[in-house]
Amino acid sequence: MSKPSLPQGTRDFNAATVQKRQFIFQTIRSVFETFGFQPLETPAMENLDTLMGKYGEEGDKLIFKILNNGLDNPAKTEQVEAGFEKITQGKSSTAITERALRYDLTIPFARYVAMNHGALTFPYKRYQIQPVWRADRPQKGRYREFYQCDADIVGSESLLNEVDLIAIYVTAFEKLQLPVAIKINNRKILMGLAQVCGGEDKMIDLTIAIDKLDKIGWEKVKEELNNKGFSEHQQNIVSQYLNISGTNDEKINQLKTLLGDNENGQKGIEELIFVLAYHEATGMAKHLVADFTLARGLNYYTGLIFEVKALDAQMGSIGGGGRYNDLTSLFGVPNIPGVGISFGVDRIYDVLEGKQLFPNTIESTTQVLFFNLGEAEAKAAYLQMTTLRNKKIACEIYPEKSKFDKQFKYAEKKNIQNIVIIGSEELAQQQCTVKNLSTGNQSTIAFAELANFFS
RNA sequence: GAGGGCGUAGCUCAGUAGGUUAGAGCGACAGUUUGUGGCACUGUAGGCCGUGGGUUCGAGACCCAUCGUUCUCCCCA
Repeated sequence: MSKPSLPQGTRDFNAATVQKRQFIFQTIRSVFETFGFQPLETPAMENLDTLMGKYGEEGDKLIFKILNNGLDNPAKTEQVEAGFEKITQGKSSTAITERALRYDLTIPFARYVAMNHGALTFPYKRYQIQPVWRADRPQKGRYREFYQCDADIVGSESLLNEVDLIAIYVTAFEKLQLPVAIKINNRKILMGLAQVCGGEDKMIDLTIAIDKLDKIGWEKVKEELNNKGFSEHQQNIVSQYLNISGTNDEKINQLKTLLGDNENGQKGIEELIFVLAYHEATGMAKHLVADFTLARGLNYYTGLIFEVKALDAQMGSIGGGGRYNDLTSLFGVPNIPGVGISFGVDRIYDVLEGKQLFPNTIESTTQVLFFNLGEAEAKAAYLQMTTLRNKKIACEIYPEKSKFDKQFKYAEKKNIQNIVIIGSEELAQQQCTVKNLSTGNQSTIAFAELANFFS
């Protein structure tokens, strides 16, 4: 064993970082609770078959699998070797691994709802703030262990839920003082486009190509469409679709014309208009951007979809979500529609830190340091400190009798504002010397008055 | 899965075209200063130059491999 190290893509968080992260968590949690959501926690690990096949082929590869215990049991050698054979062929085997780390919060939530739907009150509104793990290759804004903060509503088809979730985004990011754009689209609009040009079986090919527009440009998208068998006429429609621009209203009008009387398309547009109109009234619409190129990878989305982008920041999306009609049917319980959103705390942290938007009040620390100047002195100091602690004043005593120099430096490094000196003279007088380190002001306070002095 | 950058002291990095004993700043520790910090000065500790192989009289430097890290693409929060 040489130098200690961390697994790839994981991090330690020091005091300052934890406090800033807590600030984000608390902000989001309080918004969730204000909107009537209740907490849920699920285990770090799930059965592998709960997770497999839910995130697409790519997603399956990124699930962290947990090696079974007892593989060295001689009675199981044959099964284990057969299982290992399957693994080397890229399949999974319960003989080798039957559990895996949580990949997101939505699927465990769906599993929970499927298991407990008899006991839940619908519409069920839950929030969940927990880490998830992905065996992705780490890079900027991408980690192997990161937190998600999810809010979902299941058991209601009302668009009022979508309206509410958008309001959560707006409220939370305003409290974090982070300027964002919330992009909205509707899977039904994408479905409508697919039907208008080429049939719905090509919807996935189409959305993947569209999603790449701002990265690879129209020429390459056209090339990809060509390869997937879209005709010149169909490519023309896609081109018009992607060229839609202007204000939200202008975009919607252009889209209406383009999709004509396609049923899915019109329904999708209606839903979008409903949500936008609602937030015209709340004043939150200024953060909303209709973006018909927004696709979102996860296939379970069926209605409105959202993605949050921090303005003026080199960072992927910091939140996303959408409506899914029937997620729990994956676990044998059909007909529970839902809609949810997620916040990516680690990316939000990176953006806030990069733009220096954290308030400087959030780093809390010890308020008072008692100097240690000897056995009897320390004992007296300890009693005074206990009194202050009972008044909820954060304080500590330097554990060793040391030179002033050292104790002062300790206070400085921990950014402790006040020191209390109780030496032999003070002890005899039943008083102490209190010094404020930032102003340099010093005063003599009787023991009995000390608590009042700080409160 | 594909492709780049970088690994030298606790940290940030120098180290010229291969050439004696491996360098700086910051930090740590000690002293100047045994009841008043931040400053200053002085001193001390701390390095298998990521690892393994190769080229060479000679490698921190060049070549190969490997591990780690970081960034980009894919995909995502």
